[in-house]
Amino acid sequence: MRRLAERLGIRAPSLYKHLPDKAALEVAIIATGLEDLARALEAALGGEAEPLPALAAAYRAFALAHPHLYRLITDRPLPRDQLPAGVEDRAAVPLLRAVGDPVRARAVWAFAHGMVVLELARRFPPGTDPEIAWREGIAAFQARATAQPHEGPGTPPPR
Amino acid sequence: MRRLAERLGIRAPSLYKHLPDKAALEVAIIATGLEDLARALEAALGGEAEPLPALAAAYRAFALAHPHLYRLITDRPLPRDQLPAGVEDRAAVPLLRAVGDPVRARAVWAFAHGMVVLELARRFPPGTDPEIAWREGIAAFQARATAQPHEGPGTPPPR
DNA sequence: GTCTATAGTGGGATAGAC
DNA sequence: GTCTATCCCACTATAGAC
Repeated sequence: MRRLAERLGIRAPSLYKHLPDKAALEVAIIATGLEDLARALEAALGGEAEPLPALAAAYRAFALAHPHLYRLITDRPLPRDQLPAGVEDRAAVPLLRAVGDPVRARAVWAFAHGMVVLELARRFPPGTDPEIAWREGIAAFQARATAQPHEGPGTPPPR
Repeated sequence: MRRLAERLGIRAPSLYKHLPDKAALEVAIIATGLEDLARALEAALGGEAEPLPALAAAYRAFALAHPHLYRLITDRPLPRDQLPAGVEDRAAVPLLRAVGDPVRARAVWAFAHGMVVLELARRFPPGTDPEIAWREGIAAFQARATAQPHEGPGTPPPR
């Protein structure tokens, strides 16, 4: 809160004339962050012959470009009751479209999240290129989608 | 540090007669934690017909049983220069054995880490059963291993 | 090896004047 | 809507007596 006030050119206590508390600020940031992520994924999906690699690249780019925002969005339970309706779903739809099945979407999301979070934490061994592991994981899920197509619509979205 | 001292029945400052600082304590905890994880994975691998599901179950169980330890081990760069030689590799070997290839091992690890971390953060939507997504991801990587066996030894281990 | 006392940092948030 | 002054709290760590 103090650093935010400094950036705004006011003193920290003045923030509380605009916001009830820090939590409210976080909810607002999460909401716009999810919308930005949704837009990035929608753009990546647009008319791609290979939707999964495109989505993965967009997801990774978003996380690496906004690491703190990404952790804010993923490190804790979503404040779902205080979020605008549909934002969570909107961010999840592109991947659901790409893989067809909500369970598979959840699995792919977990892979992507794991990759991103391990890269952000610089937790891979020195000299490791995340790109190769990304390709391996995507290939595994793509092959699975070909071998076992989903049953059809009517199932709830992931996330 | 204060809570630790309380658990030990001494005052917090007395800790510093035994330890240089908090970082040294963390290194020690990470080292034994990695050893415990390695042992758990080795036990799960022992003579299993389906090594990947067994490893996944052991990995998840370890993380859920020791959430703070798990985050300490995975949330930041490993203090590799202060860790006993070989601990990181030892924890990585069971998965490498199971999937054959270090790149694939990294991808499977990212999937498992993503699943565990999203579950610990209670970040999946309410009512979601992680178990189903675990099975989906494992199946994808198992199918990939059957379709594309690795090239052979001589490549460095993952993590 | 333990203690008390304390330094120092960094947080979120309130009271009340203007 | 801004400010100053302050109050909390939590935390790591040091100084120095015993």
